[in-house]
Amino acid sequence: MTTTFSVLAEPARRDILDLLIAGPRPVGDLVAGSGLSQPNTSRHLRILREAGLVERRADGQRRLYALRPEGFVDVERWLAPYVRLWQDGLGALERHLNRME
Amino acid sequence: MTTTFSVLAEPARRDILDLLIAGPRPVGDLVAGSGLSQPNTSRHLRILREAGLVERRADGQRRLYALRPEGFVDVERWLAPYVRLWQDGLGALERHLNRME
DNA sequence: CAGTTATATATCTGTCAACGAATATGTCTC
DNA sequence: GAGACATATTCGTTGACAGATATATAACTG
Repeated sequence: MTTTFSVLAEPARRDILDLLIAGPRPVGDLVAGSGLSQPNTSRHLRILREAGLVERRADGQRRLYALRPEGFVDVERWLAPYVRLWQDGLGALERHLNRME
Repeated sequence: MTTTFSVLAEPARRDILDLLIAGPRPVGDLVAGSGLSQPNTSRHLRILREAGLVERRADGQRRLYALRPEGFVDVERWLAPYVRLWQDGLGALERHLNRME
């Protein structure tokens, strides 16, 4: 079974997602920014799209890829209980002090 | 390279972590709760421990495993920008309304 | 329409790593 | 010695990846 987690486990795909934080990008930019070959980039983009993490739209003869933030929500939900433990833990005082700076 | 993401990509390991949310548990409980063999459970626990996601302490002739919430922080940090996009997005109104119920 | 650019998809190859299952053995503690 | 656990080994399977290459599609350009 291919889960969001296993999709995110691949560094190349996280690289692509990081590039997309700045905004929608055509495939050519992602090829250049990731150092992957064009076919390989398209393959990872398909996997990201099937996982609901990015979406595609046409722009003339190019395809723009953009983040699809809803796709990250289930990971966030799984992660939340663990993060909550951290927030309730010993780091709480330190973060409180940091907020006072 | 074995990252926190690739460690979390394995369903069996997420199962073990989920069992540990309720509190520290000896290996025997995790074997029973996960349905894995004992050697297999120990293997996954070692991987989780090397990733900093759990910690171990002795308890008589048993070993107690517990969550180590700091280990989840880097994932949370990577995820944060994407979640922020979601929070700033169209879901905001809906969640606002939900809060008013 | 022909040619070109941008992208998608497919195929094949080779490599590599992870997994479960089974089993054996070591170690520590009671 | 028995129970609880860790570690290691072997085996067989499966799946993911990069690289290379070829081809398909769609849109723009002249």
